[in-house]
Amino acid sequence: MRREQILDAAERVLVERGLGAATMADVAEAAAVAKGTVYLYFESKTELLAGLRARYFERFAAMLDDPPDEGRPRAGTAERVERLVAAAYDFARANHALHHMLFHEAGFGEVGHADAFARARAVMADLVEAGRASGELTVADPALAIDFLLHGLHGVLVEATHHPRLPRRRLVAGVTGLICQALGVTGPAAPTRPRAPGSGSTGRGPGRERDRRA
Amino acid sequence: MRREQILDAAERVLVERGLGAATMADVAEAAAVAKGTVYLYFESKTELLAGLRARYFERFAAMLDDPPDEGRPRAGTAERVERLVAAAYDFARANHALHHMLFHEAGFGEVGHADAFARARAVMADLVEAGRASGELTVADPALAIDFLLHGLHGVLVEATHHPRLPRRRLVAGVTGLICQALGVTGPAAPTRPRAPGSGSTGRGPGRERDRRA
Amino acid sequence: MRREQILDAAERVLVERGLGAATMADVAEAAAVAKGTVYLYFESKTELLAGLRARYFERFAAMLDDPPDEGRPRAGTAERVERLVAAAYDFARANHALHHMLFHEAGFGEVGHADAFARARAVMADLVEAGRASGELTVADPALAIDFLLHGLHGVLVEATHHPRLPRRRLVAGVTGLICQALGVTGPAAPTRPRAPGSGSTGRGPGRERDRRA
Amino acid sequence: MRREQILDAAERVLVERGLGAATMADVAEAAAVAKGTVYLYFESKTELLAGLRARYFERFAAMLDDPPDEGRPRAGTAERVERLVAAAYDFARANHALHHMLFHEAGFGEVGHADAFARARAVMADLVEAGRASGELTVADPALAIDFLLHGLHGVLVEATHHPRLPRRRLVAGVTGLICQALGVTGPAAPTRPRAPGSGSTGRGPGRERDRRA
DNA sequence: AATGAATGAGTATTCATTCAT
DNA sequence: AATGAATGAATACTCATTCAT
Repeated sequence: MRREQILDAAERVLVERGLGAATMADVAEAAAVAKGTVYLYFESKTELLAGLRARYFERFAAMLDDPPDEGRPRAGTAERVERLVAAAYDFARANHALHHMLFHEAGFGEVGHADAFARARAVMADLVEAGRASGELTVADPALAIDFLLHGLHGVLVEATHHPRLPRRRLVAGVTGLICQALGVTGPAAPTRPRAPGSGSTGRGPGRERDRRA
Repeated sequence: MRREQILDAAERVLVERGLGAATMADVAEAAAVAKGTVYLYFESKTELLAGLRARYFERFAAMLDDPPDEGRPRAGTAERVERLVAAAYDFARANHALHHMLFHEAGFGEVGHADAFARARAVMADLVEAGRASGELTVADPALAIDFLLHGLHGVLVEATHHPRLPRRRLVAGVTGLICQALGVTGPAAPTRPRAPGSGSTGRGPGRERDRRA
Repeated sequence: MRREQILDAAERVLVERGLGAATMADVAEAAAVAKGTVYLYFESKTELLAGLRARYFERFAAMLDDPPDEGRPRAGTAERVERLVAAAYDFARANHALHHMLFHEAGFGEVGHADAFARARAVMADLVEAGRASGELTVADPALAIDFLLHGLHGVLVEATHHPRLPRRRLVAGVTGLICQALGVTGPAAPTRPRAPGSGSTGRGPGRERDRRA
Repeated sequence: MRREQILDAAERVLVERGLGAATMADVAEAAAVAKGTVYLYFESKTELLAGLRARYFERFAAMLDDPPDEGRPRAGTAERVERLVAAAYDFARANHALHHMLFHEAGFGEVGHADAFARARAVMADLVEAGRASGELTVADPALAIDFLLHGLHGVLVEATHHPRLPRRRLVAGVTGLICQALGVTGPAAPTRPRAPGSGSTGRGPGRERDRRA
């Protein structure tokens, strides 16, 4: 409760003032508690930042967990990738300023950054693992692929958040396509229906799904 | 001359002391010039860091420019990707500590980081463009793909530099494969010369798929 | 308490080291507190100086407030002017070094200088107002006269403090005369009770002139 | 020539940037010479400032010297005072910013300030001496009076330059009156026409002149 | 649990001045 | 006479952190 109150305040202050300019005093004031109290819940400014990052990813993960429960049997990997990308995009956009402060401005080596990243990695890992299990994709080194794709996605979102260049649709479709191709995603019924080589534009992981249904 | 002398010193000091701990005074002393002189060539510590990053990428680009002149007709895209990845890997390894300081510890938002990245982006862009021209690959949005792959590569290298996990061969092969698949690389004469699965260079998964289906 | 402690230390340091040479660290050390503590009570060195000037005038004003309570009916304007001049002189002499640092060495534009002056202006204004009310003096533009006389007095004291040239008596008498003449002071009951030339308090030159001619 | 060129540049820079912010480099650049050259003509920044102040008063003195040559026999003291005040006022207004920088912002103790003041003191001294010689005024201690009046005038002008409050006419008349009364100025024909005590508003030095002519 | 007064280490940056050319 | 690259001393100010109450 107090903890959340402080994190909320920290979030506000961080976005308003910027990473370096935000002081612990600012946070305390915004949270309407004394400076010492902040230190009762977070050992240091670094820890506070880590808490913020952790919460960011927790919220992100929570956001991802909800839709799947919709009841549908099981989405194909391509669809799940698209959902992930779209969700990541939406989340990044919705948390524009915070995302920027937390991940663009701060060093990657910051405590908590890596840990927070782990959360996202788990989501991606889960997705890849499921795909491999169902035979929808093939990757030589999953861990490597996960790292690669995660950073690719992250990088693109950082850029997009910073200097928007593409409409949501295009960006989501494009990144989904890149990820699916990199992972060699074939779709849930891939073995049954081989595809013609180079049959069109990239980023049609989802597109493919649609095609199949058509 | 003076500029290089200062950059050299900064590089040394940075690696020894760490990003935050390295003071301008340290740099000046290491360069055997007065503090003011450092400021004569770099307006601020941030600028100095930016200078370091720029030089890092310039050197990397210079390293890449050499091999192509070897006289061989023209390498295929897949081969060029592999070379790029290998070169990036080797360069990151060779500059381990510096690379870490410059790109892992520092915030991405640091002045010069983005600009420095531009150099690398150009290399990748060139590669993609050549591939498209020769029909070896297909991408819907080249700019997006370049961003994505660059960040993916960069991220993997940062991780690998930080906690080596895979042997060079495996990492290079793995990343090359991911990039080639994402780009839909088919090889210079893909239709003419189908490759046996797993034969030779990794990462032409998509090619394989197509081959199989063909 | 802390504030006074710091002001006391600042006063000492300022007089010892000089305006520019005195550092905030010196002040902190002299006050036996940490540097940060000084900044807790004064936002900047400039503010600290302003605090010193304000206190200077407050003490001066306090000094002036005492004598009047002596019970005597009401001193005439001329006498009050003389008292003011004498008090200002004595105070400037007693605080020689500080006065010099605060008002001679520092720029007039310094924050607090003008505000501090306000205190002195009020004293002079009070005196002029009382004189006008009792018909003892006539001034076209009181505010202008106050400014003029205040600066005249201040300037003379600064000079006198810096290079003493005249004995106290002469200086006080001289300045009192100048002020009274400028204000056209005639004495409390001037018309009724002509004063013999040179009788008593100095500085009723104009009155004298007139008297003589009358 | 070079000297004037540098002083001109310094004047510009000082007014634009402010006293503390103006650097020797700025001055050199504005004068289109190298930094070293500035030091060829002025030993230090302090000296440069002193040069500026000296020139300021020289110009002021030059301005005062011109009118008298108009041919009229000899102006009365009151008239000369009025002219001095008016000239000082006009000059202060015309050089508003420079005057402020040179005399309001800088410490009084600055080298050159006192010397520069000497120039003004000489003008005032000359005026007082002439008045005494012609019997138009009476002062006990001329040196003291000069100091007093000079500071009074200076102070009023500084205030007026900083926060204009009175129209020129009023200010000049008011200050002239104060000075004349303080000096006991009677007018060139004072002995002939005695004035009634307290006969009206202050500041009628000039007024008196008019009366005479009427 | 909460407070907030006190701490004090830590450093980038400026700029007047010099002097070899 | 002029230059301008090089110098390096010098300091105000911040703010994360602590701890007595």
